[in-house]
Amino acid sequence: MVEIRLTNTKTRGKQVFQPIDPENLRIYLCGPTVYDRAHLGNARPVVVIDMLVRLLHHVYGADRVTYVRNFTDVDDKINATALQRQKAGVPGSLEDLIRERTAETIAWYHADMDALGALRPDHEPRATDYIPQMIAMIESLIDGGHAYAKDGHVLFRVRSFAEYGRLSGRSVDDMIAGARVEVAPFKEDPMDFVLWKPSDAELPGWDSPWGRGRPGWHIECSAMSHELLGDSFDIHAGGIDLQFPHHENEIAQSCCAHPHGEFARIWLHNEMLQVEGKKMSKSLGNFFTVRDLLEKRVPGEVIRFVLLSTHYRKPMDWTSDKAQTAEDTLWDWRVLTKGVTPSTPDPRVIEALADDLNTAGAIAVLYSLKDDPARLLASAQFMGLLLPDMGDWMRHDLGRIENVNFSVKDALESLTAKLTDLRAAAMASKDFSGVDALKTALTDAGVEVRMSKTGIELLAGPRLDAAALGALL
RNA sequence: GGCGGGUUGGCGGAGAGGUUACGCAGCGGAUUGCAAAUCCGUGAAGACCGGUUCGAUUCCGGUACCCGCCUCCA
Repeated sequence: MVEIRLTNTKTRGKQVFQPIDPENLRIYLCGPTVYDRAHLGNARPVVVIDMLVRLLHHVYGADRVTYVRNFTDVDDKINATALQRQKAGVPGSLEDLIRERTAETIAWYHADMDALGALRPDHEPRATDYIPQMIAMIESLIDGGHAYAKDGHVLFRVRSFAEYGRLSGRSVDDMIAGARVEVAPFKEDPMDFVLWKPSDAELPGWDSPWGRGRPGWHIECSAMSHELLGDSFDIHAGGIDLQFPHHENEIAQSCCAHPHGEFARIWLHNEMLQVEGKKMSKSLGNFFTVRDLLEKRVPGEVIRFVLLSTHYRKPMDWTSDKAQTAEDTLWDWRVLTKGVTPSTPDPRVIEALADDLNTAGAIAVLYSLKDDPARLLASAQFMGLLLPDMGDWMRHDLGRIENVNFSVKDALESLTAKLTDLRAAAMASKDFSGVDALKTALTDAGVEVRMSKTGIELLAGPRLDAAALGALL
């Protein structure tokens, strides 16, 4: 059996992955807060964990892996949108309206992640479907002395959990000294965090022992992972920015509510994504969603390739140059493997992936398989690349041409004939200027020109320019 | 201030204490009317300063610079 090694944030080192139960592997990924389209940074953990899940499927069997990724559908921005709609006259309670709003964004999320070739998780729980479980967990925390109710709020008593700060390497005292914590009159200690907070009439709320209110951030993941995966599960993943406070607080809640479990055994954190060397932010103008890229005709497969070309524990820089190189590579591979039946994945690819998800190393192996297209195809497909239903982008440019009322196939045939005639004439006259002009124009239009003694071949490239090609007819 | 990540050849980006990463680009050759594609060959690296070692880009310590988190942002 393939030995999988993973870097565990909790122990700060790479370790051999030992399932708690090889018959039932359990993995939880912190999913999106569904207030809007997913940005590119949201896609990184999804693609990384998709790669891990595919590997686990291969090693242990797909039916022995349970993959959970939640939707957090309680959030101030969602609430604001719901309230706005209600005030605009849309019928229904605020709870109904946030449900409608998040149903929209969840559908977008699915479409976008599907485009990246990410497998759907086995469970995609929505926070608002687990309010009773959250309330029950909060009650048990109060009973155990780990939480207290005050003024309609319920807070987690950080000092009651000696391990608090261990995951992120912080101490409670240091953090208070850092003085960036919210001080509120209802807190016993500045580091205590909210489990439940009251809602007024303009906020969605659910009945609870502490009055009508809504859950704080963090508790939803503890409640849902427990409900679906139990006291202990194998892997918990997410972006490194969630390490503190989100994951630290999850650990505190879950371990105090279920002291006999170990919660998550391995914590996987991916590093952040940057754009052209800078943090992606709206103020810098380099913020974009996955959908923005797809609409700019950057294929989902290309996005996936770029995301996998940097190791997940390193900062990843998205550049348009990388996207273009990736597109060229995938184009070549798709041409090379056209009509080929996949054989079996190269063991070196699996070995690289098993070594702490070395996706960049695995891609390097793919490059070495040019002479064995069947194995290249199988290996790439193992990584969620070169799959049949992700290849539509190769026809995007052809589609554009069809809009210009001719088919690319006919156009290239007729231009091949034209170029052949021109060359034959030039061979006789020794004046090649006409041939060169057409050849240059074709190249500029994104067509690969192959001339040999046996004939001329024109091949559409990844960046075929429809209008330019049409002008040559 | 606290915590964490990064720094590899022109660019991107891995592994390994000593033997070619790899890709793109470049250069030389074959081929071509000239190119392209293809094939063959090839130069080029590990921020800085110390330490351990027979030997470090790889381990340890420090410095510099960049980035992130500590603000419901993956």
